[in-house]
Amino acid sequence: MGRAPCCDKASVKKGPWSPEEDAKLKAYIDENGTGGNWIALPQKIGLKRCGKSCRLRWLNYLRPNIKHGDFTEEEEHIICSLYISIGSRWSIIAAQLPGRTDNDIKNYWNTKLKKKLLGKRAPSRRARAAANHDPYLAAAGGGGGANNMCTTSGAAVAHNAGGGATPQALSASALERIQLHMRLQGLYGAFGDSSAAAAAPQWPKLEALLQTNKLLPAGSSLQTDAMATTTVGVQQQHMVDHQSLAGAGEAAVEAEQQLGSGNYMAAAGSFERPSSKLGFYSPSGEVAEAASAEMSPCPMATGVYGGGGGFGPHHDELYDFLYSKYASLGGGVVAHGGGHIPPLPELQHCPDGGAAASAVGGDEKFSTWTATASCEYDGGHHHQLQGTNSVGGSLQDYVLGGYGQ
DNA sequence: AAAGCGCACAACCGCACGATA
DNA sequence: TTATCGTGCGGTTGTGCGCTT
Repeated sequence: MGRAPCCDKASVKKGPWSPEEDAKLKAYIDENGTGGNWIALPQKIGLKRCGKSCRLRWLNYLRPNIKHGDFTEEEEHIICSLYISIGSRWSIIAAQLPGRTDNDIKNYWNTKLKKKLLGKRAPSRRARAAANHDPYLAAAGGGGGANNMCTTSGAAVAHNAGGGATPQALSASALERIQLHMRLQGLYGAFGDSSAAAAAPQWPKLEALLQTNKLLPAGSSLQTDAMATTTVGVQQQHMVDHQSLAGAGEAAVEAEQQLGSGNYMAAAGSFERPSSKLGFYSPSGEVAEAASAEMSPCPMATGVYGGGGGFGPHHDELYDFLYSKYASLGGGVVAHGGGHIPPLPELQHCPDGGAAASAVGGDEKFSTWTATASCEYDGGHHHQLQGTNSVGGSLQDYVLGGYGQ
């Protein structure tokens, strides 16, 4: 039994909004608010539109103080850092950029920033459509769809052996984050250390560090991804300078090549997923099991990431667990080169306590943190973007902050 | 000049979740 | 406890415009 449609699709108008429709909607909401019921709203004002469509139109276009186009370098910086930290949580990222909508940021990332940072070209829709109709390409890619990316440009690889979306499918978002992470680490190494080893990925080093220092005693609670990835995002910030925004350098390529050592996968095989529910946890991903057992036939999986082993299933979890470990080093994170990144204390002092619960308890979903991390933002003034709330402000400060702090 | 293509943006779709009856 | 509803979100698609061939 499927879910009832939110509206009668046969009678609603679709496509671009006319100025008259915009005026009707805006006038009504300006005067009466949304009334808490988007579904009923279009009927009230005589619009032949789906309630969801009205909501989207209002949030993304008609709402006051919306900025369009011309992202600043600072905004790019924030988007990049947060994307590495938390992935495609566009609404969260948007909360850090006053006046920007999640849709805007999502579009900007997909059309410009991703290419700028990763140096890749998204396959055109025509090309994708052609690939989907090509039996060979379709078979190789798992039947088409954006979750089945296997590009030849060194871009994200999300192999789906089953054909449809399966829990084993590697999240394209996670891979992009990994790749971006690597590229930026490479850049960092190139700029901050002349040795080639400096460009190597840090995660294996992290694991060794954790084990050496016994920083994860049995029974200790890990921070949530929200906390962890945010903190790591802070660290990543220091690798995301304007030079990196201008494009990935050769050092990044070198860093990727060094991954062929298998160092990363050797460490990954030993990871276990904590029992707590974490934000990015996929329902079926209990542990990072046999990570190297399922080799992706996609050339990129072995060509770049794994000379000795490709990414197997559950890398989203692996990625996040790595990060959660990374950020759980007591009072901060030992950064590359000996720097020390403080945690985000403000996150634990959100007035309603929600962030503290999610940060300390470690069993809240990321969406919970989403709401609490923007306390004022969400508290009865939904989608009234504010850059001045304490958490949002501090997060932005951290993202934009420097190593020396 | 016209077709092909890439790009940017707006809008839609479907799913997940929380609230509530 | 369960079903239903409304909402929010992320992914995807549609469309128009400009550039290239």
